[in-house]
Amino acid sequence: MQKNQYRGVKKFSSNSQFSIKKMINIPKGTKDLLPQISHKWHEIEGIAREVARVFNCHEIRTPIFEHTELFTRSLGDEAEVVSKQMYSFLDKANRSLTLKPEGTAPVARSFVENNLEQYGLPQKMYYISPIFRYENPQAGRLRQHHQFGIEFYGSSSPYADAEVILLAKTFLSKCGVTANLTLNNIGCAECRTEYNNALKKQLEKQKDCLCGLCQNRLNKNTLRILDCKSPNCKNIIKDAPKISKFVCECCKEHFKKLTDILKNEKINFTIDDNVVRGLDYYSKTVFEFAGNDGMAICGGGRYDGMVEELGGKQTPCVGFGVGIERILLAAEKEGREFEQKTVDYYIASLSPEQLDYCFDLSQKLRAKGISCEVDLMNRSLKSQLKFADKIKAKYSIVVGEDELKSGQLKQKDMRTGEVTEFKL
RNA sequence: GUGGAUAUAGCUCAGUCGGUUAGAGCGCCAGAUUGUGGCUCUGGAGGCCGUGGGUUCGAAUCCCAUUAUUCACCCCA
Repeated sequence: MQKNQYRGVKKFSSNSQFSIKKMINIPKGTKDLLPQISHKWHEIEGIAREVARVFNCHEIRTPIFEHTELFTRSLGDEAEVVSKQMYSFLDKANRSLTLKPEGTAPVARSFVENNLEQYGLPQKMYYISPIFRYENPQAGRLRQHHQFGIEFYGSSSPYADAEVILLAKTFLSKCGVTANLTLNNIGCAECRTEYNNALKKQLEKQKDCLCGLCQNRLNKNTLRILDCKSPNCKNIIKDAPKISKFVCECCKEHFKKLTDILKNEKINFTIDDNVVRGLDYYSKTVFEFAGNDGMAICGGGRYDGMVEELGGKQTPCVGFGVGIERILLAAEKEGREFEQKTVDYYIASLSPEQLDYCFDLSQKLRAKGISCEVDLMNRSLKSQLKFADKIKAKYSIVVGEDELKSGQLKQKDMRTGEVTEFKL
């Protein structure tokens, strides 16, 4: 926890012309990934890649920024992400660019631009990428966070939805996270318009009882009212028409099949009429995995209209995004432990005379793929061994005059204390 | 965008009613009859008390402003 912007910064002497105020601190809502914890990220990312591999998904990497228009078109102008949270800027040629505020639109852009359909459908892809949103930071919420995302292109089958959800579930449980799955069916473009109109009609009668925000949403983005947390609005929503009554037969069947598959695979879920993802591109299936504290860890769904919206052929898609920071928070809350970093050998020199030998030995070990460390700090033997203990070296070797003469080295198991002969 | 809390050593935090040279634990560095880590003991380094102003003989302490951090709402991952 960084409390003070100048913490950890060595102060300049008072007569220095450099003022401490000129020192730079990390931008709000961002975090350094420090060497002390990077192994946790490697483990999570390793799980992500492994789960993706098992589901035959391949990595796609898109740029960190895109043309702003990509997001305004695909996510919808009304989405909060677009209207208030984008990091947009003009480049030197006056192009409006935006740091990606979500992972799906860039993949869709790439799919269209590279005509990925030519390699056969379905295209099953994954990404691990930083995501930028101008948020007010708090626990599990940053301005730069990281997502592992999955995108299935080309299949309209409910089995694709199921596979995506199972992939997410597998990933979560391998990370040591238990989360509750909530599903909803928000219908396709046609039935949703119908529902939207009906909802609007109904809510307009009670407009004065809605909170200010929702009164605003009424015309712009009626569906978002379903997400409102204000007690008043919640009360009104209770009696509002349900999307399930409006979805067309095709969407209904799709959803029914999906839930049947999930039941078959013994996946627990609840259906919640009020789950409406914040982005306009979703259709039919939407889902969310949330921790017991209610924090959303993973969100996704189907977006059959997006590719077409970006000028490509009509291509059905399903996917999700999962926040890596939130995964780590949830996993550690559940007591998951991460494997600590260790080094195989620490080679200690009794005095500086043996340093050349130790250094050369370290290179020989490394050439064999064995990790090791020698003294780079001119420390005493005792301090070197203390250091070996601190970095959790598995074995230590002490090189003194005797060892140099005889050429015989001994290794000590740092955990058990057992001493055995060392052979290269 | 809205609201609350906090800011003292590298980290976690004490610091009384405003009063001398601002403390502890952990961490770091070094040492304990000189070739072996963890445990114990000893010593050391390390602070413009976030920043700026005000009140006062005197401010880490009281007041104001500011910045940063943090938590919650909104929304989301």
